[in-house]
Amino acid sequence: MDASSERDGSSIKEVARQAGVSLGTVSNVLNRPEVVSEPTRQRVIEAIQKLGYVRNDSARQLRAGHSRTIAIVVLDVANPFFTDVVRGAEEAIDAAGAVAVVCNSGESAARERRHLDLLEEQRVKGVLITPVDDGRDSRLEQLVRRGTPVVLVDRGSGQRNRCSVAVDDVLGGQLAGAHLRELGHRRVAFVGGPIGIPQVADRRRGFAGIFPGDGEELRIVDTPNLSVAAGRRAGEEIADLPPADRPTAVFCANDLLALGVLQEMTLRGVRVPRDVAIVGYDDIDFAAAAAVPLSSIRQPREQLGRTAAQLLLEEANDPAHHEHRHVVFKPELVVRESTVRSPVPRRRARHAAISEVRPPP
Amino acid sequence: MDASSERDGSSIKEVARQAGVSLGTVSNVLNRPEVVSEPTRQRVIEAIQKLGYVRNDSARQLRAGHSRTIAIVVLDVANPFFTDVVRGAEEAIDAAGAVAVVCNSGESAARERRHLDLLEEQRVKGVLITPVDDGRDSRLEQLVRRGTPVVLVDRGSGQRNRCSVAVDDVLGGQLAGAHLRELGHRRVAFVGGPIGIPQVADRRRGFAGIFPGDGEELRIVDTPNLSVAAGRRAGEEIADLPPADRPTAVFCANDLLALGVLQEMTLRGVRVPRDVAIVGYDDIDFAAAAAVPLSSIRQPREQLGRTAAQLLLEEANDPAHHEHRHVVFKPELVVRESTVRSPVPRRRARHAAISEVRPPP
DNA sequence: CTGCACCCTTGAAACGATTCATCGTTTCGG
DNA sequence: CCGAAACGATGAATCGTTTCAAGGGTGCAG
Repeated sequence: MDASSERDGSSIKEVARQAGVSLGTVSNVLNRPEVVSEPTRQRVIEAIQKLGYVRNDSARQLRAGHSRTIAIVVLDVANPFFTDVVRGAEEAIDAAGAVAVVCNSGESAARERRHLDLLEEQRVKGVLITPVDDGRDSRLEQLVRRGTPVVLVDRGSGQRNRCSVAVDDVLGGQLAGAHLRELGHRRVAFVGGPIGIPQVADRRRGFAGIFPGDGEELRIVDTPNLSVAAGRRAGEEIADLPPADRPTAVFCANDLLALGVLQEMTLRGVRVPRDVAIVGYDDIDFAAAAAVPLSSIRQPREQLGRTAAQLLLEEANDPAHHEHRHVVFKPELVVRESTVRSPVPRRRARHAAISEVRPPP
Repeated sequence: MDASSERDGSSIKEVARQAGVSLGTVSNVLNRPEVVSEPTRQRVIEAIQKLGYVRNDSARQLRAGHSRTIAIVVLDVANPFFTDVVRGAEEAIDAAGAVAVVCNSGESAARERRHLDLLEEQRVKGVLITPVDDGRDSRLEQLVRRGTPVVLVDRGSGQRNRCSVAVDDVLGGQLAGAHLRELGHRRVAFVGGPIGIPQVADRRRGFAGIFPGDGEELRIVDTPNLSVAAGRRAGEEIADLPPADRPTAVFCANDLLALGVLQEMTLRGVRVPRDVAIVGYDDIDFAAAAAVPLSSIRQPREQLGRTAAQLLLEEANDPAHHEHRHVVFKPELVVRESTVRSPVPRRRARHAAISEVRPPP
């Protein structure tokens, strides 16, 4: 309503004119208020408000050489695992006074590339990324070479030129396999894909390592991605097998797939866990709340994000003294009703299972 | 490995020198390749690759006056409702060749403000936002005044100076109320908050309008946010009531709350729906997969995002001819077992309920 | 051979904020 | 009262890109 607040931006120059001071002084008020005298500062501040001046970040960045935003590039925003990681990371980034933006690659290399291109053009302060491929990707390499701090999330890397924060996925697969084997399962399936995603490959490897013996059979059900829908399709495939060939247990590369498989089993009258046991991965909150609470491999999701962000900030704030580190967390098995029909009465069983949902202290 | 790809950015100037042409020519190769002759173009391209040149977006933006990214500001990245909206929006933004970044306000006005400040400084191409408050917020107003296209998502607005895309939340509340009333419930509760969030207020209003009569009682359980954890706390409060006073049905402002309430009920031996019926809101995918599949009010989540993005792009690409529009979708009731113990055998009931998860054609 | 298009290419002028050497005023100790 | 230091304010130079008027060739028509 104020006639003087123009539709489009006033520059620092106009503020200077309005306040009757020089360019440099306005800039000082903005960036080092302590060096300018009180009355002058007041006049400048008034002028800024009167004109509705908003700093042009492009110009500032051009001069400064880099931006203040940190990008978090995730495989899939719709996957609760990643949103929890994001929340952890945001917490740390926020605390450091920086700003986080989230980019979604949607498991598409092309989209990831477009985002990375733009992020590099924007000279972002740093990038937290779970890459679509193995992270040896030349695009990422280029970003690192230019000097942009990059931290790999949920992905170990032998790379010496960047930090990484990961969870031991091979161990996770082993935990799932050992659990099922101990329950007596000998004919099992692994559901997940594409195999190009390292997490998928590692979990499968760990799992497969547990079932090498005679009379044991491991069926691989490949999926085009890690969504509930893909899980349902995999579930169909498994449910359609003649019961004699059908695996008695399924290990899914993540909980979304597991939920999909579970839905399809229930739908087709295959009982879980009696006919088929299911183990998921990630232990997202919804896993415990499912129709049949899911056994799953828990990862420290928020901690993963927080740690990654801290490493990134450390590198960004003092590149000279920074030493790249590779943090690896250990996953843990959470047993619920999708693998073990609890021996205690159902009410109590429910109790125990559902209280699992509460975040660890 | 290439010694000439410097650690830090080479500018267009160095490319020009390397290729033996002028600044302007390099710029032309980048932006209007058709005006420069083939051999020259080749030389420039080679120089660019040799130097590993990456355009500096700040400088480009400074000149152009605005950026090419579109920001999506959501209330909560961890809420599947919003991630589905984001996916819809990204689809449209992607198709238009623009780039989307997601900012999470986490239901915090301060964080929203920080994001908006930075986005305005960055002169983004446009903003899709579900504001924390009523959207009449002066911060947003200022953004619009400056000429930045802004579309309100999941929020109607009487505002004439921007578009909005919303779902009729009052109607949604009414649908929930009518459903429960028809089932014979007379003592009911509304779970949600903070009441400052317009969606919460509208849903509650629609719901409350159905229970005004004698002998009817509406209890309001206020929550600090819309998470599963808050739902659990509300669930405790309700479960702890003496059965004679306890509402026989609960309507939650979103599905996360409903899942929390459901978990707490099960945990405390309150049977759903026999002792307490529950209706959620949003119909996120996980609602159908819950221990007791949730009745919910479905919103066209991806369509909401897609439509919002289209309106934004329309305005951004041709501000002169753009007329602001307010699109309002209608929600619909999805009935599942959390309100109606299905009369058909359980196996079949499950079947019907769970197939609800499939996306509408 | 001249004049005229036409095509490329050129270089200088923005864009807006920050920095920094410099300059003019005060202040204060001696 | 002098000189030096302290303090504030100044404005030109700079960041890297895009744009655009102007210039230099080349080929073609007259």
